[in-house]
Amino acid sequence: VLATRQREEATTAGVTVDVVVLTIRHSELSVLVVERDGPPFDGQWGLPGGFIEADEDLDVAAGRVLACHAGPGQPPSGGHLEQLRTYGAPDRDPRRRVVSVAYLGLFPGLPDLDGGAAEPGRWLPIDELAPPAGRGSSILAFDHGAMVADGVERARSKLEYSSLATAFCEEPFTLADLRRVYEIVWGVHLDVPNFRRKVRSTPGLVEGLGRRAVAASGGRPAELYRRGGARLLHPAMLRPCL
Amino acid sequence: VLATRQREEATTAGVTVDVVVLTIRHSELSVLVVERDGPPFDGQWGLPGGFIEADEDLDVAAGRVLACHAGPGQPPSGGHLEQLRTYGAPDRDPRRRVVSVAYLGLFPGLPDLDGGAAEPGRWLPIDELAPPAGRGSSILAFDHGAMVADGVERARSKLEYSSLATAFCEEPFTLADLRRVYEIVWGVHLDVPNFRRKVRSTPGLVEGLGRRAVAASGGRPAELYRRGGARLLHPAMLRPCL
DNA sequence: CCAAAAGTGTTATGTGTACACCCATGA
DNA sequence: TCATGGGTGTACACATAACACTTTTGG
Repeated sequence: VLATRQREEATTAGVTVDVVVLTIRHSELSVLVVERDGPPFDGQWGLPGGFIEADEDLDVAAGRVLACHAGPGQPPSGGHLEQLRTYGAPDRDPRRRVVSVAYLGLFPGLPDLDGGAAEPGRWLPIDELAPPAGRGSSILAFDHGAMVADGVERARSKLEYSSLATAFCEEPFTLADLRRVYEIVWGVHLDVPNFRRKVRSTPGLVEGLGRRAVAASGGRPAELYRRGGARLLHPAMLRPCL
Repeated sequence: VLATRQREEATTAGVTVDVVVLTIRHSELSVLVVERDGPPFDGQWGLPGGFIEADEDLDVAAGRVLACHAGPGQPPSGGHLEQLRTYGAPDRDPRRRVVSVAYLGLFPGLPDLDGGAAEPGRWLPIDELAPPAGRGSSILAFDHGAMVADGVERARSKLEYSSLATAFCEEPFTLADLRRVYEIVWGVHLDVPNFRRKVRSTPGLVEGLGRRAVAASGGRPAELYRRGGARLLHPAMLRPCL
């Protein structure tokens, strides 16, 4: 039992960061995937990622990967990046031992990337990832399918007790925008009046701007809001049914 | 921006697992620490940990480390082990680049280890770790102080929405035992009758055995329970005040 | 009998839910 | 004017909190 500490010089592994970037586009929760052009899984889709550099902290590496694949002038406002989970199955990379630290990023709807972007990436609706027959064979390279599933699950639960939903909205936003985030991520319908009361009575979630949006297509113009200071919510936004 | 993927053979690092083992002893939440006898931080206290082996998954490595340092015949009943977070600051190990995957373990009160155990370990009350002046200089080696703080925070919040509190109790247990877990971990006082109703009305949290414990020191003997099947609670056990 | 701890009942207060209704805008 | 969507009010079900009260044991 003491063997492990005595040969501490033994094992080394490659360390990568992979980022599950989620956004809402066309009323769908989608994840950013890029086309691989390297030895393992060449040509297949996978998450943006890369090896950490020698003197780089994990969070910094995740930010670098993100800036690299989403384009430089990306964050118009908002967004969120946090560590998700670490994946280290011995055979997850066919070449050699690689441990991957997955990150979860949430951003307001970004423009299509298929066009002039340096990296060949696209937004993949998460519904197209999870066929009802479990995780038998994922569309994505490595264990990236599991990462996306864990990331979506994390996002769903964090909407409840944190102000994370606002990371999906570009400022300024209306309560309808915010409500649409909850409805799409959770896959439920929320009562409009009750949602308004709940959000406005939760301290630090949003701050009213006093202005109103221009009416889009008939209907009363909605008031505009920006993110509030709170990160954790009291009381929480509980999702119905469950 | 493409440089990272092109020199994919570049960086390697040592990968360790460190386990934050929490238990309740003498009405105190405590963490298992072991005395180091290796090059960095020799003689100081640190978390039980070790390098992963060549063909070993991360969860397996954490279980091995746990069995190694807590003794073989340890789990009398209950217990829980889950991944906590990964720490990878470039200078966290003075020798070379080491990335550590921290795990969180919760177990019923284990016996004192100071005596005949193979490893020199002890239970450190977490109150003795966090002096009011922040994390200036921790008692523990590496960034293990931050790991413990993150683990305690995780345990506190997971008590709310999961059945994790039962992992601290050895079966069979009384509702007073379970209530003491919440009170000690959260540092609050809970109303006895309301707690009973809440626990019994939460499906899958506990199952009554129909038996009663022997009265300890006066007072009516309590009914005995074991863990229920649920992992997530609906509705949640919300902690007061906050 | 008394103290101590377990378990039951009752009531006030707050939170979530459902739905009826009013307001402001475009067509 | 009507349709559409934003915003307000209200009644009901339900959960929590506080506390009085009964039950069962050891001393």
